[in-house]
Formats: sequence, C-alpha cells, structure tokens
Amino acid sequence: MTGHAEQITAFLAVAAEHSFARAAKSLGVAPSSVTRTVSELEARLGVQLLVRTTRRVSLTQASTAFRAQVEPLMAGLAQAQNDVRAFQTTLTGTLRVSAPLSFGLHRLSAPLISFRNATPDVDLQISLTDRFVDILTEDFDMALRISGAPSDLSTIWRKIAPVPRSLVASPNYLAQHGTPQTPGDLTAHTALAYTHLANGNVWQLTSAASGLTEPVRIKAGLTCDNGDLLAQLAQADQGIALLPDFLLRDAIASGDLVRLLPGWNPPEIWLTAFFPPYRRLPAALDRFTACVVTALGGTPL
Amino acid sequence: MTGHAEQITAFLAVAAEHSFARAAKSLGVAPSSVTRTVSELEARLGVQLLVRTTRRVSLTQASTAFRAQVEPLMAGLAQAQNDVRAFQTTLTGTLRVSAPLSFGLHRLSAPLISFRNATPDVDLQISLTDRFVDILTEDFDMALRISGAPSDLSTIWRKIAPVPRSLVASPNYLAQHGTPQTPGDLTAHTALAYTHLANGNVWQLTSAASGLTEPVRIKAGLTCDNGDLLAQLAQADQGIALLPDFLLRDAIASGDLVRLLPGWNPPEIWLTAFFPPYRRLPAALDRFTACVVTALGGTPL
DNA sequence: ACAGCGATTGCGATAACCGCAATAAATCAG
DNA sequence: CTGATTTATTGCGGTTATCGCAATCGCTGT
Repeated sequence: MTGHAEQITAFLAVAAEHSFARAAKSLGVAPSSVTRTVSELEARLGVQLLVRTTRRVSLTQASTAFRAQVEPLMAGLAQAQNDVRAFQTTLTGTLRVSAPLSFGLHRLSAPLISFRNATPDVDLQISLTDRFVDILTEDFDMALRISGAPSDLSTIWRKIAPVPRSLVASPNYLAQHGTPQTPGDLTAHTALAYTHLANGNVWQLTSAASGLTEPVRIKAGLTCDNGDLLAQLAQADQGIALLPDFLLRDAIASGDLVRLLPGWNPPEIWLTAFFPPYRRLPAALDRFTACVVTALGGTPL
Repeated sequence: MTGHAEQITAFLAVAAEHSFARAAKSLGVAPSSVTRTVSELEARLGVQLLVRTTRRVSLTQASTAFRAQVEPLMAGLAQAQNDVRAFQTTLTGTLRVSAPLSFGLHRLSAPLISFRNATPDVDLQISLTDRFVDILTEDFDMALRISGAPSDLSTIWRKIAPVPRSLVASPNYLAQHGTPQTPGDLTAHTALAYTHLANGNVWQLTSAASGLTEPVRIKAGLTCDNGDLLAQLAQADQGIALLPDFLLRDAIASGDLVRLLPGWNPPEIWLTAFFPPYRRLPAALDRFTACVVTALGGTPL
C-alpha cells in the first residue's frame, strides 16, 4: 500500500497533454511543480517515464504500459470517492432499527409505512426485541427504547414522545387486596415490574396537585421485559402494574383493568431514539428519524 | 482525477486493523497523524467513514462500500508501480532500431543473432532505411548511422567502430579518364557522392605521410543515399566513389573496382548509435548496445 | 543563423506535516 | 459502582516540504 497518487496524477496529465506546460495549466499549478513531481515519481520508481525535449514529450515503453495499467485505476478511485459522497445525501442502503416488542406491535407500523412510501429504496431491517441491544456490536443504526433520562451521556439520543403510564390492576385483584387510595397503600401490594425501568422496586409517584414526589417501596412480585405479558398478568389478578397507556387502552376500555391513584403520576418516561456515535447522521437514518417524529412525536403515546 | 491516496491508505489501514493505534503502528507513523489524515478524508468527502469509540472502531455503510471499491484499486496501483520498476532492470518489451540499408545487409546479422540468443524475450524491430529517421517522432530506441562527428550536441550518441573508406573507380573509367595521382587530379573527375556525407562536393583528403589535409572540389555527378547502389554505379564506369570498405571488398577482390590515392585518407567516419534523450537507457536497449559493440566494436568495419 | 517557446532549476517564503504531550472518554477489573 | 487503563483526539512547536517566480538552457520553426 504505497500511495503517491499526486505524482501519478501529474504523470497522467503530462502523458495526456504531451506537454508539461499544458499539464500544469490543466492541473492548475506551476509548470515547475509538474516537473518536480514527475521527476520525483521517476526517481522513486527508478524508471524514466517521459522522454523530454523542450518541444516534445514522448512516452517510453515503461510509461506506456504503466499508463495503461494506472489510468483506469485512478479513474476508479475518483469514481469511488464521488460515489461515497452520495451516501450522505441520497436515500439508499440499509437501515437496521431495533425497537421494543410491545411498542413495535402497537405503534411502529404507522412510521414504517410512512417511511417506506417516502423512500422505497432503503432496505429497512426491523428487529423487535426487549433486549437493550448493543448498537455498535450488533451494527444497528437506531435503537428505539422506552426509558427515562439516558444514563449514558456520551451516546447520541433524541426524545421522540412522552409515554404516559398508569398504575393498573384487575377488578378481581382489587376486590381481593383492596384498592390503594394513597401511595403509601402500595407497600402492601405486589408489583408487576418492567425490567428496564425497575429501580430497586421503588416507584416515584408525584402528586398532580401539590407536585410533591413520594417514593414508595413495594413488594417485588415479578419482573418482565415485555409490557404485553405484564398486562396479561395484571388482568390475571397477579398484582399492580405500571405500564404505558398504549398497552392498556383496550383492557381499560373493556374494564379488564382499572386505573389506580389517578391523582399521582409516575416518573415521566420517553420514547427515545438512540444512535451510534455518528458525527452526522446518514441521510436515510435522518429521514427515518423524521418519519418517526412526524408519526409519533409531540403527542403522548 | 483527484488523488489523496495517502488518506485512503490510512483509512484502509484503520479499517483493516479496526484501530487507529494499530493502524498507526502498521503505517509507521504517530496515531495522531492517522486521526488527522482520516478526518481530513471524511471532511473532504463529506461522509463519515468510521464510527469511533475510544475502544472500538466500526465501519459505516458508506465506508464498507467505499472500502470494497477502493481496496482492489489501491492494490492495483501498488502492483503497477512495482511492475514498472521491472522495465528498467528486466529484459523485455520492444526495441525499435533503425540502421542504414547497406550496413544492415552487410554487417548487422552478427550482432542481431548474438542479441536474440541472449535475450529471446525482447521483440526486436529492425528498420533498414537510409533516411535519417526522427528518433522521437518515429519512436525508435536506437538509430545506427554512419556519419562523422554528430552535429547535434544535445542528442545522446555512442561511437561503435571506425568505418574505413576508400576512393574507388572501375578500371574502365580510369582507362577513359585517367588515374588521379594527387588530390588535385580529382577536380577533373565525376563524384558518386553519398548523400548524408556530401559536404558541398568538397572532399577532405589527409596525407598519410605528412598529415596535411587538402580540400578538393569535385564535380557533382550523382548523389545517392545508398552505398550499394553507388558501388554498382562505380562499377558501371560512372565515376569515382568514396565508400566504406565493407561494401567494396568483393568488387576490389575481383578487380571490378580499384583503390585510388592510397596515400590519402578521407575524413574518418564512424558507425554511431543514436538514442532518444534518455536519462538512463532501458535494460533491453543497454543490452542491445552491448551486443553491437561486442560484435562490431574496436576493429574497423 | 535567429528568434521563440518550453522544460528545468535555484531560491525565497509560505504552509503543511509530524511527533509529543495533554485531554476526554469508553471499557475492564475489583 | 468506582477506579484504572487504554484509546482517539487536539493543541503546540519545530522541522520539512512545497509552491510559485524568475533565470537558464536548449530544442524547433522560419
């Protein structure tokens, strides 16, 4: 892996123009520079490439063969450098996105459809998993997560939309264990906790009226990384769950689950997009983010 | 035609090693240099090629495609630069040689055979012509000429062997016009002159005894660029010719031509090899010159 | 022979480059 | 969870290389 492309470029220019002066003009430098550059190339290769007369420049056999070999390579190099620019501006390539399973099933289809209609050339690979994927190792371009404030200050992230949550339980469960009226009442109950948001089984509840926050320690009943399963367990009278509203809509409407402590709000969490440490997002990724924000941003999920 | 191969080389090294530090060690430079070089490449292309974490370096989609395009090109460039070195040292390629027709017919076969036996890989192209070819325009590597001192001081030339010449005429011609006994007697005779050595129809004759030179102006009978034809004309009683001995051997031996003024020598001329303005002769050409010198050098033709 | 154009080279000034050391940050070990 | 280590980055100083200008040499057409 040597290099020295400038020398080769100078040589090719002289070979094409059959003149150092015209080559210099073509390259936008002084003729002396071309002379030196080509001479240096010849010295480095140990071969005379150009036979000069002050009025004529001829190619040697060596340079004829060299030129035939090198010219397409240099053209290819220029081509490749032009092509790669397109990655930043054109919407092409592959986009690997990770999203939580429940969120994906309930809310992801709208932005996906919007993105696919807008940019059909991008190959979109969606991985629905409730793991916290390693963006770098598994080569993701974006990981959507539902979380509180990102712990990692170095990673690049962007809040998409707030995710309202509610404390819920089934009517049967409440009939058996009583309906809590204050945060303190929760200590006697069993929690169905979401793994990634479990904070040592301490729920912070904030009064909508006073704005005061009260930490409540509850019994750890079960921890799961999937919200839908937690909702099913709550409907099966297994305890009190703190879940995003978008998972609960049907169950609450049907009366299978009921909201608890309506005057108290759990900590605010957000649908957040995480990115690899790009300095600048590629065009396709930028567009995808825009679609997600358009479809889901602003209004609470 | 851009260039910037050093930047691409640096990028490829980092991509291969997945580390700036190891790439720097591999390239033999400081890590900071690699950082700057790659960053400059990214800035120039407007594309982020490498996603850095202090502990890991990943490729972007853009750089993956770029690398796939560029790596073989750079390898080809290195290959071409290695290949071209061989032209200076290995005996290959084509050798275009021009030589006078008469000389070629009488004396060139020996060095040609010697060269072909030594280096069968070189394609040898011999052009026998009595024109003074333009070495550069007609792309010759060597032009053998029989001439006096080269007029052009800039061209590269090498004396191979002296070419003894004799003044000759046919017995019939001498019987009709008389046999000259002194240079001055020549003025009454008709000259059969060789074109490239014709000097205004003035022959310089030097006395072997005294070393004095006497210019003799003679009648221009006929000028020709081919020695064999001149010899034939001399045998046909057309005049006095000044010709290389190697053309005259048979005619003199058979008595068809006789030497005149044996005590007076014509100007010394040489078999001379002329080259394009190479700074350094290619290997094949150097070898060919050596064969010619070995076969013909030293002893007069 | 002469004139003109073009390749080369010496030179002066500018700019680029390199390596070193300090900084920031991401991963590993305990 | 905290400290330690490794790694990419960046500011800085000194050296080097590079560029353009102008003079020189030399080829080529008239």
